[in-house]
Amino acid sequence: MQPTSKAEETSRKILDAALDLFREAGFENATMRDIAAKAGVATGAAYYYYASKDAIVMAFYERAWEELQPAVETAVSQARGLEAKLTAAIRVKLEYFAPNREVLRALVRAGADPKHPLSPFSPDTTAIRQGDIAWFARILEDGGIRIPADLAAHLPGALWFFQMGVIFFWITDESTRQARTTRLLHLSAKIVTSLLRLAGLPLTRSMRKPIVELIGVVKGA
Amino acid sequence: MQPTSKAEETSRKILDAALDLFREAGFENATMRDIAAKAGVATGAAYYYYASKDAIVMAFYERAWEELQPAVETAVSQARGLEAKLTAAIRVKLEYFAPNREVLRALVRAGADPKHPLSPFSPDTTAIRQGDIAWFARILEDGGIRIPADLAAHLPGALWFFQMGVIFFWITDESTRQARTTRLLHLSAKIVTSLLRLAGLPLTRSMRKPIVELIGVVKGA
DNA sequence: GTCTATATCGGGATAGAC
DNA sequence: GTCTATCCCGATATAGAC
Repeated sequence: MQPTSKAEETSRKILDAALDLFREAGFENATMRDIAAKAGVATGAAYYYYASKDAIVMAFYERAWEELQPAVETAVSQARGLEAKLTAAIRVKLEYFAPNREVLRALVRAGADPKHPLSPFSPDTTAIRQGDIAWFARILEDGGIRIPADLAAHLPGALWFFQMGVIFFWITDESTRQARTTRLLHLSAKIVTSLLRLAGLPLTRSMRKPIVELIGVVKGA
Repeated sequence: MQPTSKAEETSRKILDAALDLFREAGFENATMRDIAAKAGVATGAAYYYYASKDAIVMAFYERAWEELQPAVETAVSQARGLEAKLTAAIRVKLEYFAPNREVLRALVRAGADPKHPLSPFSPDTTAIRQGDIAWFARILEDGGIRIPADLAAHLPGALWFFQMGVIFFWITDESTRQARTTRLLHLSAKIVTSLLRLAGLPLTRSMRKPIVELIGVVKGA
């Protein structure tokens, strides 16, 4: 194994110390001083590697996304049918982030400010967002439900939005082991799937135009 | 007019100064020291009336809700049909809060933490939330669409949730005069109305159970 | 009860020495 | 690259004026 440069090692040490502290003491209670102390460096050194506490969250977010890819691949491949694939893909993420719900909460809070770099909607997180949307595109392709052409292009983005909703619910869910979120995920995946099935019927033709437009408004700046 | 006590006047002065500063300098940039200075009182006095910066936001929220009631009443009474009433009720709120979008943003951010007193979902804001839900119940009654019995009880809460979604979009909407939100509101109100019309048809009977359950999960502790 | 003035603390962030 | 010293701000506390 190639010896990691001292810089890489230090930044890694700081990130690990931060995540430990977030888990032990909570995100808000973990101060930069504590994090630096735990990592064995001075406060200024921590700021040398991470411009802010939020930047640590961002680093965690990016690392997490990379680490998650194989598990998502497995979940999406093995589950049968759109409903199951959708549930599995989101489930995998919730399980991964379970020990760090508080950190994810910081991300979601940032979502209220579109200019905040940590916002899931911001330009800084585009790569991760696009990667996620690509998964939903794949799920729709393999899900075995015929999607009307006018909707097809926009649906992956809409499902990503759906995922954000589930994640928001999850970080605010105080039930034991987030049991409510488990039920919410199953029920809402069932409903989404049913709605997609309905979408092909003539009955819903009058709704299709506003829905396509709505998705356009949400996505298009 | 009864002379307001000095205390009322001072607390009002502080609240007004805070709102001015939020508008001028942004919510984050406005410090308690600045607010107190602008109100012409000492920092300690500001804390005497408002335990925290958040408490000022809460006071604003409560005052706003009271001031909004007549306008909502007018909007709901005058608009014809469910779609129009729904749009009008939400529109009125957005217009009222337009000069203070940043303050509302603080409220929405708090929503990511269920225990935060400012959260729209918290016990501290129950009165306001219930008041809003009552408006949506009224809108459903007067809207002229027959609602299946199993759904009826839960729908006002679901519409309140819908409103929260619109507000979230609005606070993150940077388009000129929030034009995107205007389109979003119209389109989504149309879709919601169409869905409610569909809800009475036999076709959707299989979806009704999971939907009712889903609403139960979201509302139920 | 309604304030002023001031001191103090904790924590995020930064500047500049080394 | 790393550390020390420092700044700013939210928040708390306190002593005392009126």
